[in-house]
Amino acid sequence: MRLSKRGEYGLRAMISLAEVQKNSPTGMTQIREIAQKEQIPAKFLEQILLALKNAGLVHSKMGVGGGYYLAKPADEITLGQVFRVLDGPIAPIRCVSQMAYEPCGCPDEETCGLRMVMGDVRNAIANILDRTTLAAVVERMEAARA
Amino acid sequence: MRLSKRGEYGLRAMISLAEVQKNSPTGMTQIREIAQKEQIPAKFLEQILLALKNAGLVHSKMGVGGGYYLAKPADEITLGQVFRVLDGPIAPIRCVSQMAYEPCGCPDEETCGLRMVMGDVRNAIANILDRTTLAAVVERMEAARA
DNA sequence: ATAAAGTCTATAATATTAGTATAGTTTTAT
DNA sequence: ATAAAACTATACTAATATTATAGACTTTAT
Repeated sequence: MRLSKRGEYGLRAMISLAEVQKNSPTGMTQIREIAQKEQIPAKFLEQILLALKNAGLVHSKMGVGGGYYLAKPADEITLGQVFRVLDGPIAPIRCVSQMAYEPCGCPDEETCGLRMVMGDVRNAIANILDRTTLAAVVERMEAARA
Repeated sequence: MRLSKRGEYGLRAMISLAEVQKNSPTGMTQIREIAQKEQIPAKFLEQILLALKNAGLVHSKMGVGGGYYLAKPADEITLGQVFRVLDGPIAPIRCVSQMAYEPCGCPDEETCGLRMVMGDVRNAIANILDRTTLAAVVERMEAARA
């Protein structure tokens, strides 16, 4: 049940951008700054941010003084959105996926025990990731620091 | 967040063995029977059952009329136990794992937002897998069939 | 014009997954 | 004795995913 590095780095970067949105007027940061702060290989982070950009979760500005910034207020972006862009469906098996359903091997899906339990797992994970916004994460971090 | 085929097959096989435990006097089944019923490559399943045997979750009997059977009553084996044998720790990132903790990249674990959320995710998954027994799964399947 | 910054594509290196194949050994009911 | 069944071990492959790295290109502030 692992989160890939791609997913981990992407989530860290987005949380970082949410902090910047809260604390700086432009809300803009360069790849290198994020890479350094979060200890992420810069070129790898570049690909990840590009994917997030193509998914419409961040915007960017080219050229001198450019950088990345969140496409929306941090309280309108959920971890689930970020996760799905980078790591695909949340469901442990495809036959319980909401976003990418595929039939699995069971003779009868309705009475498949594994499917029922994995459906519960999917919902439990989705309930957390889809209801937690970047803003909420930042708040929680600040609370922990206090 | 995917369950590997190894994990999927192993869980299916264990649920299958739990059904047999409930419905047959010996509770014993051969690899081939399970493989056929659950559509699992037999040689792959052999490896998986061996791993479960070495972990003490199933016992086996050699020779004619032999086979595999659960090492304990189905209500004393949880999906979490099976999962961990086959797919390793439940935690999405190692720094929130109970069974296989390792530090991650965060400068301060106590105030790392990602870590907090992934801790919640880990607990949500573990709460389901560690509290659901094979017997409970079988009951649920029977209820769905009725 | 230049340098800072993102864009895009390709490729490499490594690891994991999902098996398949081989080749036996051991146990046990009949 | 024989056949059925599990046990052990290895190792090989093929595909896929992961984790990057490299380099050429484009945009923009100054």
